[in-house]
Amino acid sequence: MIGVTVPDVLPSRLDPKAIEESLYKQWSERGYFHANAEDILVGGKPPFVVVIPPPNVTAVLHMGHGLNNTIQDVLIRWKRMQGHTSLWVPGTDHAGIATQNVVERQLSDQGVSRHDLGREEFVEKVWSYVRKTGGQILGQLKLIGASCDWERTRFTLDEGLNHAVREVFVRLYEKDLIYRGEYIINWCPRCLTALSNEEAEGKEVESRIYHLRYPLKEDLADVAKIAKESGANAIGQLLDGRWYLTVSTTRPETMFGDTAVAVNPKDMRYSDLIGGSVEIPLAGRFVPIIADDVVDPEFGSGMVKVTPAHDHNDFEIAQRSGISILDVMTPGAKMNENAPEAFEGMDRFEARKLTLDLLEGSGLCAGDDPYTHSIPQCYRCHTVVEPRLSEQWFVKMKPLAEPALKASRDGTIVFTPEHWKKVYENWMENIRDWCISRQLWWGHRIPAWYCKDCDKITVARQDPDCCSFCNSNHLSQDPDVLDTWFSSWLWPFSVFGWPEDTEDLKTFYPTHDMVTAPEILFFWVARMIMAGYEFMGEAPFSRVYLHGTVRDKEGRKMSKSLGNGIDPIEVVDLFGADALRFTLISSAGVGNDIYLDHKDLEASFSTGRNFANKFWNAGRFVLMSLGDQPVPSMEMVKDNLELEDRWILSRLQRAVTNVTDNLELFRLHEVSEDIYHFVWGDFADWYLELIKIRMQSEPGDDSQQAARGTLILVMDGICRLLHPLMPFVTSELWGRLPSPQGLGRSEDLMIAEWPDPDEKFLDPDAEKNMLDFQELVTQVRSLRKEYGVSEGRGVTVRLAGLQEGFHSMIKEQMVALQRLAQVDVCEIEGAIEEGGAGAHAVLKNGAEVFIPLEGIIDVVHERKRLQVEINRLSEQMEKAQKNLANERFMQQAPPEVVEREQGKLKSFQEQADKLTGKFTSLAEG
RNA sequence: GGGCGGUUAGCUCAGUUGGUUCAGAGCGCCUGGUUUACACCCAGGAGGUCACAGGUUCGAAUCCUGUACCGCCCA
Repeated sequence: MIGVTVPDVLPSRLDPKAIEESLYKQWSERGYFHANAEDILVGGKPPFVVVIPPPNVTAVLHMGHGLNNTIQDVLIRWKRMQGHTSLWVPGTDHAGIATQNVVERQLSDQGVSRHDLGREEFVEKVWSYVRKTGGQILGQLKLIGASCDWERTRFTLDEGLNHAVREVFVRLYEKDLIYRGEYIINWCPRCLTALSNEEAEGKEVESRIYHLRYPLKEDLADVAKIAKESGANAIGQLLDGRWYLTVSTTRPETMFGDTAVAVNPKDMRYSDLIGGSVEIPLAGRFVPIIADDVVDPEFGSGMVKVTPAHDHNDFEIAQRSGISILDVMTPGAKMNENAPEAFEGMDRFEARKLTLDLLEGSGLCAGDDPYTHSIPQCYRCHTVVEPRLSEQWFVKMKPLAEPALKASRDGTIVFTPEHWKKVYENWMENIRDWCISRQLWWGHRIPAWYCKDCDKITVARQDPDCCSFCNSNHLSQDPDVLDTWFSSWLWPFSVFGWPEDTEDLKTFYPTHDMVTAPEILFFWVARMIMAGYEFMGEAPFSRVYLHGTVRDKEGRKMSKSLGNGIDPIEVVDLFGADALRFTLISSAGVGNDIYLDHKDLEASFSTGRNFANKFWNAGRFVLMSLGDQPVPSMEMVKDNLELEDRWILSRLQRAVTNVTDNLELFRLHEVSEDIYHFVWGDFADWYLELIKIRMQSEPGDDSQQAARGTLILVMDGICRLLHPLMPFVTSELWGRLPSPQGLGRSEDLMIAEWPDPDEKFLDPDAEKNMLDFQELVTQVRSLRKEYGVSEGRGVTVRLAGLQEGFHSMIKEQMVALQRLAQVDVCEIEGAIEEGGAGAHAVLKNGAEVFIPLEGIIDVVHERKRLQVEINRLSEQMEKAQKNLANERFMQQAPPEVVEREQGKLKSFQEQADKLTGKFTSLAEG
């Protein structure tokens, strides 16, 4: 750099665009992202492995991904620097419904349906769409600095994973853990497929509950009359003399599927009606009145209509009581031929209106009430889910849940934040079977074949030519595909080649940390744990970190439909990846949601941008200070260190300890805070300011050399500590940093060694002295401000009552004090005259500070100021006195607490006395 | 209905084992500033009954109980 100055090379504002792309390319070319199994197998440190929560192959990066992947990258980069072979496996998920929907929409723009194309051609269309646009999100991850092993990129529908899925299906089927049956499931009438319970998301809706009158069969008239008289007010008499009972429902249109009316067997009001029949109006059918424990006597009239084909609870009632099941809707949720003719072909919501109209017309509607309840919606298209009777494939979950539950209970798997443990266990304890078949074309085809001759099912690893029971070759494969999560639950081992017993699998399974959002705790995390135990005999990871959700300023989740999202790539473009990463990490307290303003990106990301720039400029200053002369090693200068050198080295050790400890605990927000304060506060505000004078001295001066040796050591440490959070700016500066004389270093910061705290640099004395010095500087600055002494103007400072150590320290730091607090003269010998016109203060260590301000000082103001300070101290004294006067405190509190309290009291007393002295002398003066 | 959380400065939050001059940080706000790294900066300042009520304790923002309000998940 001879002849070229730092400002010529490095602009005063960090330009992320100028550095990010080439750095990423360099890391990639040097192969730092790739992990080899052999490195471990030949005796390396234990690996550190994370598998990415695979985003949808059609997805584009949103802020949630930004946060999720930044966290993973921070952990991976940190562990890599610690010397672990660190592997972060990237990939995407085929997202059955979502992807199929996208392609279907495109086709429908051309007026074509998937059925026009036929299955094979349609699937080919989806593949070509995925090949063309899919995986875009992985490219975007590179822009935010993600250090994934791209050579291992996987897709949940690639050949290897397909193999794994099929193996799993067959194994579970052979163990009777997969079965096929006709049950009531969640059905999306728009997507025309079954959904799992997790995919039917409940949404609170304010709707109405309707009270319907079902006429009783004539032979119940007497019973009804008695019941009515004894207070059963759900029973009444119509104008035509018929008796009726009242049932309450939010879905009147389903009455055509009613096959019973149920009451609680303990509900005495209606017990005589049990066994009788009631008429379904408009349908003209009679159904029985039955008893079932599940009916809540307190709910509505205490009588409920039972619609087994269209309600989960009612289906269970039917299973218990054996009543018939009547499906009254088409797959598209239109009324079918089992409904009265006038309704056939009518949409369910229209049918609801018509039903109510007709019932009202015949006096069979007893009114309605407002009612808030949760209505399940399709998680992909938000269509109201229709519970539907249908033949589907299920996984029996209870046996799989057992080890997964145990793993949480015994701490094999630890959740952060902790409370998710309970949520997880609660779900596991109440686990229900998993509906895994989907009526889609895009996905893993179910490996089951039906024999036309013997009706048996052949489930096989290889596509069979003939029925394994009767050898017939009249086989047809199940047309359905598997739930996408049925492939993603295998992710932590399928990516390593399972079911083959590969080197990778042996080396990298189990993985370590799983970082994801709580939304998919059940969908994915819980199921991965079950699969891990079932197929690998071991948990897939040991720690689960569930981070918060990114929201807008109003607290709404960012979403495409609300238009309140922030594009992370736009943020990278504007402010750089480091700014994005740092802002996200520092906004995300453990498990907390993040609030960002999508209308003001600058305000949202200034934290990261400003910090990156601050660090950049600190780096420029360091480079300028070091210049092109050789930089001494610490060994060479260790005897010439000044107070601030010893202080910053000691502070660095504390930063190293704090950062590392907080990384261990997923406390990334605190990691960012630790570094922020160390860099901006200790390093830039104090250390760099303090060494400026020394840097201007004669080259070769011992003190200057000591500063240079310290500077490079600290800067190097900061680069390392900060690298996981802000990989680009740290690498750029570190790459320009010279090596201290005689010392080598690694070829890149990304693989440089993570610092360990070095005890020999811990220096409590230096920290204490520096703290005193900082207090003095701050106090002088504050007093100057108080009396409006302009920045350019120097003042005289008189100090008195200095303890020995403080006295000698101030003597040494005289120049620094003069510079930092703009002091012309500082007198430390002698006393401070009573009643002098000036500003007074007392430091915590008892030293008196006086700034003569003849002509400027306002005595009234000064007295008021002192009074406030004296009052504050008195309050503190009172507290301490109270404690010390308490016998039980003296006896029971630990000695060091008592001691501390005594020390406090003494110090307060001393300060207060001195200030009171000033106060009085001012009054007299 | 069942479960899990939350309530600390104008905003967003930290406060780990109950005790450090414990009531903190960032942002925002106010005042001043062309100090040769940085105005994406520097210096100073104002601002809180730690939701409420009890309890445990020598000592509570922190532990316990209850209340109010808010949120999330499951049925």
